[in-house]
Amino acid sequence: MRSTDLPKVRALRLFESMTEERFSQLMNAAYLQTFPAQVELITEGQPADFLYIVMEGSVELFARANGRETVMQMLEPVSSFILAAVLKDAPYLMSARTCTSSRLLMIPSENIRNAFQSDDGFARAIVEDLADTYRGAIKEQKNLKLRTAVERLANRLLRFHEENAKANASGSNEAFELPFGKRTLASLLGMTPENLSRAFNTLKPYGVEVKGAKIYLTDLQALHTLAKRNPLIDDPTT
Amino acid sequence: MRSTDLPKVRALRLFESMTEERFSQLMNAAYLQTFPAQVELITEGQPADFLYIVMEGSVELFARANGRETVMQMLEPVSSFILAAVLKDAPYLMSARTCTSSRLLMIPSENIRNAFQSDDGFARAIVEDLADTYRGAIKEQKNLKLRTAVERLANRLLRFHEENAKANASGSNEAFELPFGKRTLASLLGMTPENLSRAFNTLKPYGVEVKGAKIYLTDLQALHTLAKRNPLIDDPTT
DNA sequence: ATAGGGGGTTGATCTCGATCAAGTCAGGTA
DNA sequence: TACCTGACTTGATCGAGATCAACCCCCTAT
Repeated sequence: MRSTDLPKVRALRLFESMTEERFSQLMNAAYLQTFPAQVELITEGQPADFLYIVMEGSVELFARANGRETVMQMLEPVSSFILAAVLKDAPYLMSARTCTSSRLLMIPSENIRNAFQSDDGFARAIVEDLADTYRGAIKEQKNLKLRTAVERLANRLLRFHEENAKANASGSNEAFELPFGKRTLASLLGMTPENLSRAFNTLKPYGVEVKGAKIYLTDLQALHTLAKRNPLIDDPTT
Repeated sequence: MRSTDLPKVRALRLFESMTEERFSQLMNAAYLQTFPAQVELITEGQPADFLYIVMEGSVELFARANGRETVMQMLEPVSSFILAAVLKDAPYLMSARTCTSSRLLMIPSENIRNAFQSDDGFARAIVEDLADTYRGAIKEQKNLKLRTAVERLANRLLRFHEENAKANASGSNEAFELPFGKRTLASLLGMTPENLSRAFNTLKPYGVEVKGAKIYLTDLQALHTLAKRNPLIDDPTT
């Protein structure tokens, strides 16, 4: 493991309360591995063997049924995934694949469960984490059931825009680049690629200009009016 | 509180590991209240003042946005709701109303959070609970994104059927009664009442007979074939 | 008995989004 | 340079589900 990796993992809310000793025990049991793009890391239905942490690159959680497939969530460094399955020692509900070449930390489930049993602070940190991801899932459900496809896109664009503005605090917050392909975005938003394309056209009168993966929002006012932003759906911190 | 209530609460996985002393502390701080039908208990956006437990009756979790409203979950005795908001001391993401006259136990958030901080076993029980509800939310998201309205109905009917068969272990598992109105069912399944009506008609050739709230499933084989049941969506225990 | 109302159904129409089929464009490779 | 290939777009059509309106049925209250 690189010297710069450890502190990044340590800084995750999940691990920050852990004693140095227990943390290094966990890390000793863990594997750090680099995967090329488009590798299926886990498949839904399989037993949860590892807790994964994205160190570099990006990972897509998706689900299959009925011959269909849908993107459930996109993950960027540094974040963990499929914690719930690991804790319950239950089968994964989602599959995961790398989008780009990615470096992943894999911690054996059993070590996580042991730490959960013996480390009270860790157990509480897990509660925080699960409560957040649960609330995230509820927000996503509201997003799906209460909004049209165009509204979902508008809100997602505003979110990208804010994340981008936060990243380059002083920089030009005029334009931003989509963090992943439009096929993926479409699936994440619960629509087809064709429909996403048309949704972008629908948003043109609201100041949304698309140049490849670059997005320009030239009339935030108008876009906000259409999007009807709602902190109980869109605010990731609420 | 009635003498029969306490053991029922105690038996919830959430509380069973708690010491007798701490449990009665919690219960002393709690309120038991009876509400008539159709009372809005909590409203999304409000601070989480209480953890609720349905002792009798039935409660509907729903969400509003964009002038729309959708049912998120139906709750029966004995189950708790909005635990995540209470723990995070965050605003409720969903509203709740009684469907029928209901008896509810209300435990002040602060007491829950205190118990969470001081009782390690409780913290672990919370993890179990949150992991389950999180996985439930993911399953529901898959249900919504990967299935058509008719498929969702078919699977829900099969679930009702099984729950009914389990309830009267030896009884006639021929027919069952819908546990709530069709408007509610429609919203829960993410469709309009009109559309639910038509979905029932679509299922007629698959042995689904509707007589008011009574449902007869006369060809489980066929219904299963259409429903394409998937434990990673439909099995509440997985 | 009767009037009113809520829940449910049915029919007609409309809209959104899916599907199918070409076509465009950019990047990578021989 | 020419050519592939994959990602995206555009157009035409189709289908699922929403909406609007009328109606029915049962239950209750007067």
